[in-house]
Amino acid sequence: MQQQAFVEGTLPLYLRVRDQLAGQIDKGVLTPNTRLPSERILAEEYGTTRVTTRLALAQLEAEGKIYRSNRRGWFVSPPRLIYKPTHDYSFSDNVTAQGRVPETETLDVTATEANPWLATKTGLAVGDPVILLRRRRQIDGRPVLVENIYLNATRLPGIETYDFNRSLWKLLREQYGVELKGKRIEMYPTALVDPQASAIGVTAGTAGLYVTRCSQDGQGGFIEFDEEFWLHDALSIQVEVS
Amino acid sequence: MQQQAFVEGTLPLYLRVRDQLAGQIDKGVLTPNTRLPSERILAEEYGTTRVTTRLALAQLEAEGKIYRSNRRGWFVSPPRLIYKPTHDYSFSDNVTAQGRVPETETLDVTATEANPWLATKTGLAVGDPVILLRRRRQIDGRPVLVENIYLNATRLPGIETYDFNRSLWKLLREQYGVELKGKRIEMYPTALVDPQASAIGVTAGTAGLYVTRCSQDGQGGFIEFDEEFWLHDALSIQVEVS
DNA sequence: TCGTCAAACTGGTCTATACCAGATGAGCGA
DNA sequence: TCGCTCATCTGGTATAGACCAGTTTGACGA
Repeated sequence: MQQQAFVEGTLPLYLRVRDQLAGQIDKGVLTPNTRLPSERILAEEYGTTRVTTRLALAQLEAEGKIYRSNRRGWFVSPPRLIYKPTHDYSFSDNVTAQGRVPETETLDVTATEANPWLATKTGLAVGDPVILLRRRRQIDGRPVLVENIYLNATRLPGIETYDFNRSLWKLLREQYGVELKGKRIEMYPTALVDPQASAIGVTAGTAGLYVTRCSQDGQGGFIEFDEEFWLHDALSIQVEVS
Repeated sequence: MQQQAFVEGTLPLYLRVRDQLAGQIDKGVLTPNTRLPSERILAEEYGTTRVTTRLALAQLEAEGKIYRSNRRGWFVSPPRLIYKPTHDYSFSDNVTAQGRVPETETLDVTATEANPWLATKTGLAVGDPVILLRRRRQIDGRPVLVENIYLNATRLPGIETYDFNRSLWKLLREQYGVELKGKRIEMYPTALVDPQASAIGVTAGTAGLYVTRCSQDGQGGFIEFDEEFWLHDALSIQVEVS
């Protein structure tokens, strides 16, 4: 029942456990995507309880050093994907170029109309027809984001009939002759909650990054509005301006 | 000792508590910067324990809806500051323009030299002289970021003698005739750990956003490298490109 | 009136334990 | 050989209680 958190110059126990594990990851003893020992075993190794061990694991998760797979265990995070939202239209090419394996799944495609929120984001009028496309994307077999894409149905007639598991950017260019020009990007860190958390297969409250991107063609006409929900440890964003 | 987590169609208790509190925030019953009832009181209100209550609070914190002030309590988060890293050089002007009150504190100024890490980021040679400036910045009295600024000491002689509590951008322009042009920005979500966590006054592991910005003058010469550690709920980033 | 100081209160850390629900794999049967 | 079943393993949720270390506040004394 006794605890001894602040012996002179000593960190709390859960931070010492964090540092031990972090050291093993940094030194390469534990490599990306390897599983950590189970919480019960770690607790025993460090002479503590599961609750305290989970505090340490939560720290490492928040730092992006480890991630969890529902009821399967904790794993060492792979390197972050470098993502340039102002450049990259093709997720697949970007992932491949970094030596990783991409995968895209279309979850559903729905014809709907712009609600007030979407109207203010895009410049459409409330009620204008849009196609909502929901996709999940993976890197090396791990789902890292889900996205909602709102397409200007007036500008892109018949787009719902195409295959969305390939690059949307190439589809727009080849089938509609559209070159995306102006982009307005907005992003902030937040937790993933349902339904996005379930779609990615993580527990509600997992740290994430919310990114929206509004794209127009050369004439300033609205083409697509993209809403992305990323796992927070999966990406590093780069922007260059001159 | 009995629990009843998954009564048909029912969320786990800690998520129900989260939703209750979130509802009060969204409806405006709880307004920005007001304190929530203490954990012990919330636990009693919802007929549960502190541990479970803290799970609910941690969820809301991860979503950016509430924040904690060390041993003072939990508070409703104010709106995020809109931050345009490609535009804004002046934190103060930006904060003021959004109706908030900025404050900047210089923590310390050190003459040092470029280490290998900094050299690769800036293009300097290892050993080149730099001035390291550490600052803390607040919005409405709440510290929201600390930053390490590495200044090219060769390019900006005597810069360590100026007052750094004002806009660095204005200082560079007025005293050195420097107009920042090229910028390379990199950012990713991660946890704040010591020493940054202590400097902001939050517990280690609090969610944050790490932002670096490398600025050059019109001729491509390195001017400053800025490393910012933000609280994750304090900002929303916007980037526009054409 | 005003400053001081201790009690009360807050979150921070930790133990010990229990049961639930999904993932996994070994072994059995067709 | 190939499924299928079920025990076992994993993390997920939850209770009950304890002590620690800053913050706040209010009573008291100068």
